[in-house]
Amino acid sequence: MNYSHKSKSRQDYLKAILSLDLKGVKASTSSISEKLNTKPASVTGMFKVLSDLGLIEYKPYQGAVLTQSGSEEAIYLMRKHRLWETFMVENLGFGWDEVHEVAEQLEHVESKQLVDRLDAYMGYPSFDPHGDPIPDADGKMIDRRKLVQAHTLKEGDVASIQGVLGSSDRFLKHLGDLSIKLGLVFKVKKVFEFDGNLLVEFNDDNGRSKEHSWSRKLVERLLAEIK
Amino acid sequence: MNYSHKSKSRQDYLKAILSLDLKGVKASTSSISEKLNTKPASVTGMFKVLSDLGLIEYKPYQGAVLTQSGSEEAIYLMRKHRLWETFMVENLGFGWDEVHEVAEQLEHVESKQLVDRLDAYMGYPSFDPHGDPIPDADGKMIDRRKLVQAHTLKEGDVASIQGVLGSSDRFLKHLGDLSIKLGLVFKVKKVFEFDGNLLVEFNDDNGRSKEHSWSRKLVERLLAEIK
DNA sequence: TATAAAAATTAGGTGTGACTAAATTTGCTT
DNA sequence: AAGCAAATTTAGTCACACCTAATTTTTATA
Repeated sequence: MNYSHKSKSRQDYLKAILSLDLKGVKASTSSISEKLNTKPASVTGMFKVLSDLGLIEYKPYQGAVLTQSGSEEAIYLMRKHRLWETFMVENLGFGWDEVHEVAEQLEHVESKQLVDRLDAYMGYPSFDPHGDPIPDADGKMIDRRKLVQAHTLKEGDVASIQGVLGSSDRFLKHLGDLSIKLGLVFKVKKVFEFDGNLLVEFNDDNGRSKEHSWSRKLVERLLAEIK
Repeated sequence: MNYSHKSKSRQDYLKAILSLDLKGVKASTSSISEKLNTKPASVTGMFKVLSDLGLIEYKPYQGAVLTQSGSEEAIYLMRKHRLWETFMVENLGFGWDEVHEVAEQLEHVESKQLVDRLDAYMGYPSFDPHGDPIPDADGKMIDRRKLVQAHTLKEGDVASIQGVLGSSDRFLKHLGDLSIKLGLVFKVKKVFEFDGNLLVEFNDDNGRSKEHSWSRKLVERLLAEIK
């Protein structure tokens, strides 16, 4: 009963529990065993270990629930997983469907510094290539359900940029060139039916009002929260 | 005796054997156990496994020698290790002396695609941040025999740093303190017979000419290419 | 060349995280 | 509410990679 913290296996269990939890499914012995390709008996054993470590609440026959500390660790693993996926797609040119397996391995590398620097290197992306939110260094993430892609906005809408889809160098540079940054509040003045462009109005860094035309291709990648 | 290939442990042994081999040291039970912080008895056990897998030649009491396939795997691990170190220094802004531990973990990630794309992403570097050659996708690396230890240089020689011998934290930090980095071009102004020091002239990061005295102990570890 | 010291191996054990098979608990159905 | 099926837990193994202690082999030296 004197376990050293952090093993690949234990981390996989925490992730699996979080993943089911986010889908609203109870982390039962069988549901976890299915997700991890193990047998239910193995799960029971691991639930006891994780419970002793204070990472889950576990009562026999009642499944597992992450504790605060278990939840933090699971979210940190999710952060690493999604950052690596983003890196592989945006920087290394992988397809979004090719990166999961490798990210499963990379997420087990232990180095807070590495993760944070990778995050910074990519410009602190909010969403991974599958559109799932990436937890920040404090474990917070954007609720995608409150956001819409900007091309769905209508004339008169006032909204703020809360995330972007993709983080390639070219895309990020383009955002910079257009003074588009996280939190930017803008108003949709016009939606052009011809090419799907948006005419928007916002205040730049110096507080001066500006009118820009954002391309359809661009606004499809902007995630906005309607005010 | 029905081992599945590739485990972190087995890979660590292969790497350790290669590493000693490159230093001209025999891969004995005790030398390996020292390198891997295990006991000699454990090494004997693993030598049998690696031998059964055809990765080393092993005769009791005579140490281990890599086979062709063991050597290829060890070199591939070295390639991964050095590429990740290079990535961390060149792209993520880590110091030379901060990356070894993390690269030890990253090198165990299994994905040939990932490695090759990372290599391409960095422009196929030939040397890692410590000056050690990075094997290419075919396991070939640049021959360091074209380089000389800097203490063999003579007055008037102009040379560039192409590598360093050793990679202890203390040594690498010292190099950083003296602004000695890969590719640095310098001219030998004087060789002091008294203590073997070299008086050298070079341009620092800001393009300012500097004159430094490098100790004998230091220059023995610098690999230079004479211009 | 005999022998002591050093190095390596063998024998037997441990912890982790899987497994199978058997026993128990839960919960559904009538 | 009883009984049965499904889910879960318990009990007992196994492989891996490590360990210690005891034994054997090599080597260095007197």
